[in-house]
Amino acid sequence: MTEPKVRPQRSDWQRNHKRLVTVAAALVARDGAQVSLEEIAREAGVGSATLHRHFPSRHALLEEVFQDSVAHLRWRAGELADKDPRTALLTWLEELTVAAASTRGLAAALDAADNTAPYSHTCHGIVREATEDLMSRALRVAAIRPGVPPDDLITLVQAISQATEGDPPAAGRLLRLALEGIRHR
Amino acid sequence: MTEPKVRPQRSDWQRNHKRLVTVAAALVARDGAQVSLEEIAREAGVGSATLHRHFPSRHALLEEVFQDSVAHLRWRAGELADKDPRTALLTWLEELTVAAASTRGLAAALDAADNTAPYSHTCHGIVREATEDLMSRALRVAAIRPGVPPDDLITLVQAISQATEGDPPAAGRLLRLALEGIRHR
DNA sequence: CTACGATATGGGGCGTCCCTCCACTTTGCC
DNA sequence: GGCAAAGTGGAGGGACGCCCCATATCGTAG
Repeated sequence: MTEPKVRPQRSDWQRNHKRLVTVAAALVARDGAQVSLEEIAREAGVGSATLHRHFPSRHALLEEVFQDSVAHLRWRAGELADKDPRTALLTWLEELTVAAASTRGLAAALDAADNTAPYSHTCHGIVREATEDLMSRALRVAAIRPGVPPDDLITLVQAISQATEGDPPAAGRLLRLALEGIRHR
Repeated sequence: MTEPKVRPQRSDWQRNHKRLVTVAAALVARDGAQVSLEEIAREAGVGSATLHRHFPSRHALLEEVFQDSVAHLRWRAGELADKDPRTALLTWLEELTVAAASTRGLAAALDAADNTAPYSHTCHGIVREATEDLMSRALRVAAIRPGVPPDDLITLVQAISQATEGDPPAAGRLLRLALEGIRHR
């Protein structure tokens, strides 16, 4: 179940796959999620058909490019789970938002999109899982008000990080504003 | 000062200009802000060069397409100014957000972008003005906490409406979440 | 080590897009 | 009615995403 692959891919397939992901990571970091797919193929020394065969959509490529980053964020959520639930959730959300605003393309990779892959292996799915986890802990000690759908919170984070891509301080400010509200206390 | 035009445009210029804006409004409403400019020109019965001559960028076109919608929103802000400042601000922000999420392309038109036009005539500038107005009233009666930059609030609205384009209820939910915060009271 | 079938590749072609050039037409004024 | 200025549009350059299919490469079985 963790390895339902019927057959391991050929060596040249693996080589090209790795090259594509590596090059894509570099170019997305430089130019953002909208970088030309043809340029990625060119830079990787591969025909454009090969790129499209390996990744049926731009999103599928981004998904793999940011797999590690998201895994690290997920791990960080687990680490925070020891702390006070309110702080844990707020810290996690802020770190997530700032990371997504600092790392070009990451915000786009977090889109729910039309995922064919098993949900829990997508960037969006992993982040959602972590958020739900920390939210339920915070809810249990009444650190946050009930009735907030996790998906809304994630959409909010995604919206903010996409709007502030390239300006991490702004991302942090906007997230804190959204979490604190605007009311006078 | 309201009419610094040196020379009134020729009649065919005006005719084409109007046609372009009208057609663009229809196609943007149907396909979103990313609609093909060539298709707009084709549908309007003009060469693509004419479109580019009238509107140096996609944003400039959107700017004019949504001029009326934004003017109406601005007027609405003035109308709300009579009410209780807190309610006025919250109502305005929600109406703005929902409108931007309901009207395809409007969220994109609200981008600050690289505006060459006088700031107060752009969609972004008009909305900013209205928001600042209502915010300062709310601040005066301590209905909102101080230290929130108007631009942050506008960016937030813009981010939410772009992320929820086509789903107005979600837009409303996300905005209220962001204005109320997540804390338990 | 060789031969062979399955697997994978890539160049090139198609349709689309944005944008600009320039020969041409339309307009408005004398 | 004629003429300069203003405006037009179609063609074409450069780039892109995506797909087809003739070719090359890989892994294995003999």
